[in-house]
Amino acid sequence: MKPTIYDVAKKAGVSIATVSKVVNNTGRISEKTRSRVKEVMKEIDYSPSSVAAALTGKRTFTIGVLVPDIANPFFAEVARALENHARMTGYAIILCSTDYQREREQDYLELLLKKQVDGIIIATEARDWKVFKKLLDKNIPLLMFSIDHPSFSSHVVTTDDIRGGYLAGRYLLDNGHRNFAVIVEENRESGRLRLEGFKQSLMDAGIELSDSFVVFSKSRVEEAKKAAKQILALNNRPTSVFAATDLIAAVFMNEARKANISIPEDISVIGFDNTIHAEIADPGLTTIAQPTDELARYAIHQLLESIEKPNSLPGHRIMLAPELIERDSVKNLN
Amino acid sequence: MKPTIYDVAKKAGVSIATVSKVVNNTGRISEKTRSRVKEVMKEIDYSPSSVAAALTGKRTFTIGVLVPDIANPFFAEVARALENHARMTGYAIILCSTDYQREREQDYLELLLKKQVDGIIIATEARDWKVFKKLLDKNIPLLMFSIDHPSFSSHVVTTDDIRGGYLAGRYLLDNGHRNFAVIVEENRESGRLRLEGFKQSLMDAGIELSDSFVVFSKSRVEEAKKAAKQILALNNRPTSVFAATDLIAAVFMNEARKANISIPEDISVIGFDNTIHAEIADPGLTTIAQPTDELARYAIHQLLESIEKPNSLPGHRIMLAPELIERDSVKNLN
DNA sequence: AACATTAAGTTAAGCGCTTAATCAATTTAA
DNA sequence: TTAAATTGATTAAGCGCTTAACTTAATGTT
Repeated sequence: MKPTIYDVAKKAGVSIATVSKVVNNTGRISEKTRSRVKEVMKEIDYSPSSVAAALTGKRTFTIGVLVPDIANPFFAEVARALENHARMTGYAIILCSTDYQREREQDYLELLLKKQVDGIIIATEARDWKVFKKLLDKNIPLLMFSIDHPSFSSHVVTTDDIRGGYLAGRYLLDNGHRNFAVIVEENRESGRLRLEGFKQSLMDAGIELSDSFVVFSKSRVEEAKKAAKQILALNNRPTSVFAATDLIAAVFMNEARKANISIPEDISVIGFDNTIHAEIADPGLTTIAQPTDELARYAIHQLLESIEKPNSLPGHRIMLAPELIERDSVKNLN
Repeated sequence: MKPTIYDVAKKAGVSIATVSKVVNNTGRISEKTRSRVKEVMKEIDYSPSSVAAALTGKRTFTIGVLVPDIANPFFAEVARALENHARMTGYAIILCSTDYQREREQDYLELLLKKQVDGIIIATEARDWKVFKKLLDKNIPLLMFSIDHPSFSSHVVTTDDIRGGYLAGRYLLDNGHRNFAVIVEENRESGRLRLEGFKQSLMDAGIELSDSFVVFSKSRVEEAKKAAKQILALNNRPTSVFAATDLIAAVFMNEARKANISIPEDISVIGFDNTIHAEIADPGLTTIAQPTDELARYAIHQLLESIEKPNSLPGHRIMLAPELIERDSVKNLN
């Protein structure tokens, strides 16, 4: 059997309270006893049960992370960054891929509730916001990562998508482009915002983006191919394409190549996210980088704060600026 | 405060034992009381604490998954598959990226011990096997996923890497290739085995692979580039390259293109893993697919079995056959 | 009718830990 | 020298749940 606090106490000739105190560095303990106890712990290889500790009303030191799909490189990187920052502060992460399914969303939330996680980070566009509102009512610290919902007053940490779109547009303009197409990620608020920012930049330059140059796609290979073909088939082909995610951009580049359209010679491409796809693409994909690591840092920080001081201030919105990563997929027309 | 079993019991006018029984579907309860209790649970929105349940000696219904880096697409897919199968059986997953660092390995194992996870899946080549052996001594169900270690007698679920390498070689041979180069993943047993299988297939055809055509690399963009260049600089260039991972293969393809070497016209490429990189590459990358989902299914199944019947049979080794996925990166020379 | 079964609950102990309250032994203050 | 304060440790209650053992009432058996 796994040794318990009693085993340590008995062997060290002290009470379990004393052991608890040396484990947690609380209360008054003489140096002598402390070292004695520590010695015994080593000796019998004692490892305190955080399950029992959690029951005593303390934290579980666990947070749930809901992503749509961990197999998507962007979310994998997000999860990785969150995991890192959580670990630094002693927290573990329970991974939940919702697959954009309402059922899984609910199932996982129920699980997290039962497990008494100390907080939940939501990085998936919810299917059913009601369920999440319920969580707020229950006073579970919540944080929205990289997503946003107007009617929701929890903490939010996200990339400034509008600004990201603007950045992309501005960059293409600066490089002399005047004809654009956009592949927007369907059904996602962030996709909408990126488009909005992009349009804004064009407007500032007195250019209007016609609807026929905006096509929708999910961030999946098959759908991205369709979207790419659609754009390549346009009779007055644009000189540049802004893709809502690197994956879509990468697929577009391949389709273009297959159609004997060279990048960036014939058409320039700019992506979003700065995932491994951008790095691996040929030519290297110029893209808008989300500050994943920093987002994660803020997210964990903010969440821990609302764990530590419950019902303190209402939801902050932290919006970090994206950054343009210049590679070789955009041609300078000037 | 979160409602407890007492609140339900009081409101339903029964003892907490009764409530516990309806929650767990154990013991004898009349239909009448059962529905009454269920009603009350709904009413006050009761969700049993699995923390408390775990303390009573039952499971925590949590398993730890150690991967080197969740941001690596292969492991992301592995994690995803494991998560799915775990969830189906009621288990949650704690995500642990070790980053190949001994310190993180130990840190995470300690965490998992404290958290009393019911079992651990190790999908990372360990830095220090001693630590893992210790776990075995403690009777923590352990399972090695996609890795292997001769001196280790836990359960193992892995792809048959030798066979995978053999398949790749066989396929190239069948397509008329006689000159090969291999990019092997450094320091990984699986890499070694893939090479071994590959060599074996050549041997069966009476061909020997000279060492100068074997280069080593990690599965990272920068290193893969170097390896690719090294091969492209060979004076008697091979007609085909077997890359240890899809990422390496994809990078090789890009480097080749940059050097004006067309694929598969001038040189054929075959990868390993069948990750998104293979799908996205242009031309589509022919590769050896690991049966990720099936591996995950077996892994979870096997692990749960040793959780349910502790110290039952010693470590099984389940080795699933990889499969060749034909795309367009290999030219038929016949 | 007398007893054995069975069905439906209840009681109470215990899981491994934290912590407020308490106590005994020293040390300090006056 | 005696009271007050400090230090170092112990006691015991309780966290929310499970479960073996027990009770009570209703049924069944001969």
